[in-house]
Amino acid sequence: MSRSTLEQWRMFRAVVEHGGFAQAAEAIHKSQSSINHAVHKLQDQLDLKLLEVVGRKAQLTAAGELMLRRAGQLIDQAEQLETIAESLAQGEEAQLRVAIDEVYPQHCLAEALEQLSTEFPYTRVELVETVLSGGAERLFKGDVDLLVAGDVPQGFLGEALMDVEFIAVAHPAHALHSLGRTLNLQDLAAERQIVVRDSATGRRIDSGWLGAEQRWTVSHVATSITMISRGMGFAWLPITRIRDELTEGRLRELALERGSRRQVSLFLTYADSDKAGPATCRLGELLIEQARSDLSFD
Amino acid sequence: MSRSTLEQWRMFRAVVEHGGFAQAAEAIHKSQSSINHAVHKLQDQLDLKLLEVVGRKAQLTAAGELMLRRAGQLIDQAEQLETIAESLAQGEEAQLRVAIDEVYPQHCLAEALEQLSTEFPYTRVELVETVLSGGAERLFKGDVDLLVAGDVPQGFLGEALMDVEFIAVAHPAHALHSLGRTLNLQDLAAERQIVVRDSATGRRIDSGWLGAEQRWTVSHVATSITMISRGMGFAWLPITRIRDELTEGRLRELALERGSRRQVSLFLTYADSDKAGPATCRLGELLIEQARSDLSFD
DNA sequence: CCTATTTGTCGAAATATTCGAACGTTATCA
DNA sequence: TGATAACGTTCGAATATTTCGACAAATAGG
Repeated sequence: MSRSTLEQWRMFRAVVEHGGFAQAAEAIHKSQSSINHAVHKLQDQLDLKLLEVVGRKAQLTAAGELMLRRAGQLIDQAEQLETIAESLAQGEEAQLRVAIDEVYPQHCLAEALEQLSTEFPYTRVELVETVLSGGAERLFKGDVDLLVAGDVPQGFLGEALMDVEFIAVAHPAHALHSLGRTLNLQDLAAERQIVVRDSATGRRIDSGWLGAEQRWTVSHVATSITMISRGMGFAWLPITRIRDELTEGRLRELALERGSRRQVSLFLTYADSDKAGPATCRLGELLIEQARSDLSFD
Repeated sequence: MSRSTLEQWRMFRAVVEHGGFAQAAEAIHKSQSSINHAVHKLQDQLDLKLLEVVGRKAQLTAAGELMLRRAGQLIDQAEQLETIAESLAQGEEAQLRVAIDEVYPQHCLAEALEQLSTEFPYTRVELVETVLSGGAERLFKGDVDLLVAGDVPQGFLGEALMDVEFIAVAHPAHALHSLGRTLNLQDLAAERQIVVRDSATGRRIDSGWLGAEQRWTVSHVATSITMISRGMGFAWLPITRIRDELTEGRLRELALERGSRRQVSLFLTYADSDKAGPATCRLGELLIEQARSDLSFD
């Protein structure tokens, strides 16, 4: 195998781009003979004529033209590699791990991540969607750099992000809607409630009223929404996640005597706000920004 | 800018892949200290720790992991570059220029080119679709390596490829079809004929009978087919190109007293059969092969 | 505490790169 | 036709880089 060098390809390209060995030498700040030596050595190694001298100018051969295009890609990629290294050297994170409660509005998350990816194209983000204490657990274990959850874990300093309203809903055709009156707890207790499992402990969420006789437990808010939309029960769901279902009539708010709506606050917590890199900080900013601008509908 | 070397990246990868400086040295056939020196120099240049020594083993850092993936691509691309060079050095053509008469069945051409591209993925083919003497002219000028046309140019040695039948057709609703009898030359002379211009001279095709009063001249067979299919006249068209139109009823053969069908032979000619590279030869074979197997329908 | 294994360091030798200067060829212009 | 300028090529010497072997330092496992 021939083991050609990036530098050789660079010189080869320079010769073609600047139209000659002399001009290339000028542009690259090397002597003509260096360029000459390198390119000829490259040709010898490959056993392939890349350039041919016609008159007193060097011209690409057909093979040279083909190789140049490929070599160009190679050189570009190499330079890109060093650019990435530079970013990383300046402290940008290679990867960024975030745990986000499923209650956080997904379009806000998407917006924030998209913006992040334009500013930090090389940091790869690992997203963990959690429910309740699941995120806190990962923060304790040092598995994530950033957490968005319903509370701030012990010993950490969190920042209030937004309030998410939960409302009790069921499918419009559900029995609870056909009673024609405001509902009390006994009415609810007769129907099936669908609750979301805590992603850490695997236990049911026991905060708030849970007096229903029948109860199904699912792992994801999305699953719950799907089930309720199909008339399989009722639940308190985050308004941020069921906007479409409400407007399109797949879900309707239950008329409860009280407790129809509940407020839950989301907090942003850094695993280590001192050592957080620029991408981590930026994502924190973006998540806050998005949360603020999301107040438009609720 | 840091100007890292392919060799440095190769060594870095080797260390990771073989699980240590020592093992890498073994695998790469270099001394440990060379590897050590190169990798450390790379890290110094990038100002970025790629490996960290925990205990007595070298482990990838997060940044190192990211860089390794990119570097792997770089190395692979470099090796591919040299593979291509090797192919080229062994005589494979960087580009292959072919002139093919539009009469040659397009699906045969497509098949042949597809097969060629799997066997010679790096030769780029330049296709010129010609009509009559257009291809010959390009052969004389040395513009193409291979020619498929209706005759073999003076001084070249061609090989018979296939016979293509031209039939006189018009749209089913065309006046010529409503006469209800076999047609004679006077009938045709009263209608508009659509002929294809020679792509070299720019003159009309004057071979065969051309007694029509009205005459339109177009540059491509495809244009002619489109026009005839819309009832704009009649023409002799290669049966290989109008199979669909005939079966789907957009074209119907004219009932002529005589001369309704004409045979044209296609020949394959090499610009220089001695100096023809492997890809050129192979394409020739494929074109013949395809022509042979295409006899199924006519 | 000792040993085997592995990474890190140092100086010397081998190798590769770079440069300037001289040389040969080719195009341009008078 | 001949002078001249623009190039590519060649050569030897200076310089930089890579490689190696030997040894030091660190560490896991007995």
